Amino acid sequence: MALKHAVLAALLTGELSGYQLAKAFDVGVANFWHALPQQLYAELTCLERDGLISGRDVVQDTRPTKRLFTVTDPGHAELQRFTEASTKPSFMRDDLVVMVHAVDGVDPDTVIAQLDERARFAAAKVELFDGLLARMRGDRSEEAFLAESDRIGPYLTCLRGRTFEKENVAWCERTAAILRSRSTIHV
Amino acid sequence: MALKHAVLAALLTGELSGYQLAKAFDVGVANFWHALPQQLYAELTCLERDGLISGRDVVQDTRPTKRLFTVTDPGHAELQRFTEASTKPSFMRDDLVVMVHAVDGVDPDTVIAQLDERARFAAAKVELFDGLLARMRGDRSEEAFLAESDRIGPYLTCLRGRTFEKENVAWCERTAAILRSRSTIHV
DNA sequence: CCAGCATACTCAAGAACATGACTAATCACG
DNA sequence: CGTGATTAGTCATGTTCTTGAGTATGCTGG
Repeated sequence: MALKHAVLAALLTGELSGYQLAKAFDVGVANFWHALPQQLYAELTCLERDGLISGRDVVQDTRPTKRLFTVTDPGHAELQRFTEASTKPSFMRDDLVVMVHAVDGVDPDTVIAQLDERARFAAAKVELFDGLLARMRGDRSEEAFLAESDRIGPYLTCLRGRTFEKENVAWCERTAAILRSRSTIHV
Repeated sequence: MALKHAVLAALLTGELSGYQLAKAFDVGVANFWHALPQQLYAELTCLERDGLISGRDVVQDTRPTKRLFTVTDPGHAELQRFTEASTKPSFMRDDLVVMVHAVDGVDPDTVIAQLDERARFAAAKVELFDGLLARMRGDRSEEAFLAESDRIGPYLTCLRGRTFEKENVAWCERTAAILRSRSTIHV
């Protein structure tokens, strides 16, 4: 149900093709939702069938023909209805957290290795988000941008993603440190 | 695939019934995974069939007979295998974030109301986590507990959950404040 | 005394999500 | 000159998760 609205929200930025959307929803820039291309193409088909978006074919001489989508008026209304509905609280669903929960029953070194890897990955995402944020606000300060711009949604969600990944790095590093100090003492 | 391991990890704490697990995996204490009772009962059936857990019936005079489960040796081995496998990075999947992403296309007041509600909810979860953490470490300091105890997995995952909800509160409040100041200026 | 909540669990069905394989053209690199 | 990456998408299958309903007992508040 929510991928639908995630796609509509993404299309507010402007006309996009399924392929461009797929890139945006893939690892990295998925600062507010994640989905694979197959799901997106299927969702776009449904959304167009329901009249919430409209697509137009763009023939390119050097690339395959693509289909660009824009949100229609019924689409905007649907988004409004969506924001009025009650949200279900989001939950953490992360393999790594399950591993840490089980750390007392398995080899801690394995978990430490996973934590190190995740810390690196999360740090890379922080960098990525920093870059995205800088590009969005341009030469303006964050305050100025957030006060003036008429498209701040993506910036705000990107901020949330950046903090999330920063906290991920901090937690992974601290947890790994704790596990390391325990294994040296206990041996 | 991961619910399986989440259940195994949860059972490391001790013998639990499906119903107790369901409580733990429900809203609130789901500090490392979330699942509904139906899924859990189904998963427990599979896990027992595969020999990863073993259950025993406990007849109660005042309550219905319940079935308590413990992790078997093959279950422990499966958990070890799980921690050795590579994790897929976790993504945010949150209706509220989608709403904020779409905020430029809908009525901001609706989104502000959602942010306020979520901030309250997240604050309540922070309280809950604080309580859980205090109960786990007892009269010891956090440092002492993490250095000495032989069951720290749940504490570590709880710490992650607490930070996550704290950041949720901060982000919701800041985002709502930004949206509020914009609507007063623009009108 | 009975309505409602807590314990303890089951069944069925559908929506959402993931996995893997496939087409087909262009461009850049060595 | 051909190998691999990029653009642009489709099809099929399977797993996982959610929704909704249903069973049965006992304890607790008004």
